Amino acid sequence: MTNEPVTVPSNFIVEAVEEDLKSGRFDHVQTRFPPEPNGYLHIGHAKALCIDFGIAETFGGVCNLRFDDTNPVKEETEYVDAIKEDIQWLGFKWGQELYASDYFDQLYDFAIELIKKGKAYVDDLTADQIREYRGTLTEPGKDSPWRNRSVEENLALFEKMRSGEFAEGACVLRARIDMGSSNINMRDPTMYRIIKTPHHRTGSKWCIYPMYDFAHGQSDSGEGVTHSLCDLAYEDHRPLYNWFLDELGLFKTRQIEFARLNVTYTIMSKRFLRQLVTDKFVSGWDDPRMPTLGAMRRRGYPAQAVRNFIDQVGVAKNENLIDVGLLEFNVRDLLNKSARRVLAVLNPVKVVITNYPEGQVEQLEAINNPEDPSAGTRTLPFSREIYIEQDDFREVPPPKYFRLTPGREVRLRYGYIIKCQDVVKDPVTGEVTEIHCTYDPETRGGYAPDGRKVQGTIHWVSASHAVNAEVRMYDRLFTVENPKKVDEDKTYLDYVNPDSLKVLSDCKLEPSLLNVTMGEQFQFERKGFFCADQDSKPGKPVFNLTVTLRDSWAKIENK
RNA sequence: UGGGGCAUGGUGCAAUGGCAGCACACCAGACUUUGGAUCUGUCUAUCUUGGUUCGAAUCCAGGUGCCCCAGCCA
Repeated sequence: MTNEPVTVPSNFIVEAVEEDLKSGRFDHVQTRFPPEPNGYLHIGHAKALCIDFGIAETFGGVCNLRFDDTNPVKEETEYVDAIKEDIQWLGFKWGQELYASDYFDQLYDFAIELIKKGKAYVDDLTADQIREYRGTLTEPGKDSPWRNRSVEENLALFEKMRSGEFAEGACVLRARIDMGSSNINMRDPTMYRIIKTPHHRTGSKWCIYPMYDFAHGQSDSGEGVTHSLCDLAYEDHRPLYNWFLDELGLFKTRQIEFARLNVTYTIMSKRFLRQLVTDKFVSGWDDPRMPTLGAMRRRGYPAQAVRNFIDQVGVAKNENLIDVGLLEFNVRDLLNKSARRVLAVLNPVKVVITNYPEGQVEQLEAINNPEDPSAGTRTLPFSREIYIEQDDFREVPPPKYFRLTPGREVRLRYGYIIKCQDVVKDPVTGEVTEIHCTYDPETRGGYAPDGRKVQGTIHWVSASHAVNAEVRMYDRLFTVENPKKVDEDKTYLDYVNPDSLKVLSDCKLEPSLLNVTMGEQFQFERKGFFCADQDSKPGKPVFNLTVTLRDSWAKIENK
């Protein structure tokens, strides 16, 4: 069954939630997925998605979608729409669609509450000064000279911040905690800063915006989130998260952190992905080589394969670097069961069957999917001139080579057994331009009535019936497993794979592929899985390589 | 030299004081009209030192290594 759900294995988060239910800390479970709409979702987000939605589902709860839109400089509605599309593609259904900006009024009131409690103050220090006063990892910070302003003065100043009387950077609102804390996040963190860029949802209503730390916990709490699941990076922020909830006397959400996903030969950093796009290393966020969900969709990865992959990766707190081969395994595993088989020659060389009658065409029956008998059969035209793969002929065969070579027989899949008699070469380059073969008329369909063994079976396409197509072959985006870890004098850009895209523009496909619909998936026999790209035009399809088939010949040959 | 977190085969995840298991990868073989798929088999691991215990991957103590934190980003 293609869409049989994989049972989600237990993990430390599931256990913690079970414990919370058993102890009575919570009597139900609610989660949220909180992306910032400043870019596209990638495979790393798929892990967070599976955890956030998975925990909710496991315990009969709801997972909300909440956009963390507290910084108008970076955020756009375009990203909101794309994120929703990607989540839906993966098959997740959120409860409410919410925004941190929904809470701006309430957050403002919370800030005033803290000012009145003497727990927040307006600081006139510049950004540079704040950094200086913050101290270092090993030295404590020191108090700002503005730290002890009166409540009245702070209230008045904060109101002026809100009403736009100050320029960006003139001052900020800070929580009054402990400049000597060993946790830097507790050294009077910024709660509000002045930003005069319009917000994608609230426009120019506000010119002060809450920081992540002042918005996230209260947003979670306000919507009744019991378990706020996030990246390990926020572990150091948990004391602050709890501090705000405690000081404000709000419902106490529990934050639990897990290790983010890393995958070999790619990067997850939004900043770096954006650079690959702007510097034209790729054609866009949905370039099939990118680790974004949009790219995977375009490349033909089934959503279920992505989810199965995430389930197999597991959830823990160890830093990890997952072999991209595991993702590819899941893609093949699903596509193998569902994709229709077709014959397609990617790098064609012409074969003339010299003893086959000129002008004759036969229709040969071919199986659509050996893994799925209900997929039925189709018909393939066969004629005197065909194309085969350049790789399937060697004038001088290496050891263990089963394919076509002078004097040897090979089977044409669903066709005839042919024997190579002669080759025609380009007199200048010496390149083989045409291969002359004879066929055995007794072997129609590929069966030898005398029972003789033929080691190789190769795919082919009748020359006069072939559909011309463009096929885009993709390889890993980077040449090293972990582009984040590079030599001192280099950057990840030095490891971009220059051969990650090869466009084959003279491919020959069987006639059934003349009209395909975008996204339709096929197995090109012996080559890999491919899907029709959005760039396809009537009569001139374009295909993306989704993933190659396993290639044990390549292994033998490279030994 | 502050604080937080993490160490199990090549890569991940389990084992919750009692035979270190699963997946992927690898290797070998069977089968095969896809050198695909399928099937079978094999190899490889508890960071280190000490302690507690009949028994430790698990508990305790020390050591080592790696990751994160000094945004008016999230």
